[in-house]
Order: sequence, then C-alpha cells, then structure tokens
Amino acid sequence: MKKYKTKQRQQLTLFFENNYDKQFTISQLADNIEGIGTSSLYRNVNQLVSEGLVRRFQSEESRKFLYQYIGNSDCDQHFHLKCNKCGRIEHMDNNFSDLFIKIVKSGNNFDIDASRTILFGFCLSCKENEAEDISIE
Amino acid sequence: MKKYKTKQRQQLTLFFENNYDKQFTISQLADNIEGIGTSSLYRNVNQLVSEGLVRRFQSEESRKFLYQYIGNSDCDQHFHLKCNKCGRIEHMDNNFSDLFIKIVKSGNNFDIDASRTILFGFCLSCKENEAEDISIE
DNA sequence: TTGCGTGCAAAGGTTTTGCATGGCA
DNA sequence: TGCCATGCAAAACCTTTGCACGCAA
Repeated sequence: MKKYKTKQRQQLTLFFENNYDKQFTISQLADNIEGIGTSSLYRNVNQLVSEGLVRRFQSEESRKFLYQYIGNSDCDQHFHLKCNKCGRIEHMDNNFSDLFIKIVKSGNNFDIDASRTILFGFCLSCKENEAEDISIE
Repeated sequence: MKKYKTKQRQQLTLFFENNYDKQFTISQLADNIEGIGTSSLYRNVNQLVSEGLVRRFQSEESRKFLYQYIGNSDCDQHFHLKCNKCGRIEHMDNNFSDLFIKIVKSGNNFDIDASRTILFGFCLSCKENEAEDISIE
C-alpha cells in the first residue's frame, strides 16, 4: 500500500513526536491537532499502531483507547511502568526486566512476555506529592 | 438494598464459582448460562463487582470488560499471571511478588500496585505443547 | 402484598466503515 | 491522471438505563 504524505498525517506524526511518552485519547488528539477529521484521525492512528510506531492501550477508568508514540525504541525487550496518577509510561531497564523474567520462570514456571505487560503503580514524582494530595483522592 | 435469591443470580454465582481463575466477557457468560437476559447479567455482575467477589478487567485488545470470580481471596497481595494461550490466571506467590516490588522500587523508584497488574505470558502446560502448535499461531 | 429483579427496547458513547469528493505524486 | 486519503454520515459495538411486568419473601 502506497502512502501519501498528507498534511493531516504529517501533523499527527509531528504531534506524537513532540509528546513522546504521553498518552492521548482520540478526542485529545483532535483537540490538539487542527484540521483533521475524526475518521481520518482514527485511520491514521491505527496505521501508526500497525506500523509499530504508536502503541494502543486501554484506559483504566473509561472505555476509551489511549495512544502513545513509542518511535523505534525496542519496547519488546522490557517492561513498562504506568503511573496510575499522572498516566505517564516509563520504560523499565532491560536488565531489571530480564531479572524478573528469570525469577518468575524459575519460581512459577511461567514465561512472561514483557512486551505485552504493563505494570501499574505510582511514579516517583507522584509519590512525592502524595502527602499533600491524600485528602483529594 | 435487599437482595432476593433469584434463579438468575444463583446460576451466575454458581458458574463463577465453578470457573474460578478464568475470565469471561459478558457474552461468554451469556453463552454459558441459560435463561438470563443481558441487562440482568450486567446488573448482577456489576453488583458482584461492587461486593468485591468478582473483579472487572479491561481486555487489552477489544473494548470489552472481562470478569473474574475472586471470592474472598486476598488478591491485593500478589501479582496475577495470565496465559496468552489458554487464558487462565495464576496467582503469583506473595513472596515472589514482594521481591519484585522491592526490586522495582529500588531500581526504578516506582511503587507497583500488584493488585492492578497482570503479567502476560505463557503457562507451563501451554509452553509444553508449544512445539506441536507452533504452526497454528 | 410489597418492592426488588427481570427482560425488552432504547439510549449513550466510542470506534469502524461506506461513499463521494479532494489532493498528492 | 491515477489512486490513496479525507470527511461526512451511518453503522457497529458494548454497556447502561427506563419501564412495565414478574417473582421472592
């Protein structure tokens, strides 16, 4: 399938590249990118997903899909850590990932597929602000 | 709110109890349980979720919810391992879970919430059958 | 008998698809 | 010019909700 470099597709890719490691819903993308219709947005995002440049997740709370640019990083090699508060994704070190995979393999006879697994919790900066916000949540 | 022991609710609970550690979509529940309408199914399942007896997950691929009976087990204490092939959920040993949580805490400054995290991979029995089936998938 | 539960149908919200038009190469 | 991409609208899909009837206690 040939691909044309349309204005819409270029804007979408640019926006993703400028917001590496953040996740967006379709409506958030639409809010931030001028001049692209919903269906073209879905089609382009899905194409980026199938190319492996963007990753699709499920939101925890709502039923919306979340999209995150991962570029050409070797994300199949390691775990990802998602903060339940700010939503950011961290890439776990490959060595730590390997270590854990081996622990589970020996302890549980289970072969973890790190590329499919997301670990949920709280990142450092959200943890540090926890004390102040404890009454909110 | 009072609760009546209706036939439908009893059948649902029975099915869940007989299929401990498996996850089902609503339509899979409907296929397996005779004589319960969709809306009653949703309402009963959601009630079990709010009572803490059933847990609701998001499917990774589709937008469907998955439901799993957890009874009164202390699933907040450990990780769960889901086999990508047979779909079964295993409960990871609490000690292994603790170990990994500590590793990630020191290595990544990230507090994992084991209760929300599912580790994907392949279980022992599916791994053993892998050689025969490798052409299928 | 009381009032919660059920089931049908409709609503609500997100994603996908059909089709005619537009724009890249 | 050829043909992929766009955008509108409609369809598809899953979950929730409204309402009249049914059934447990």
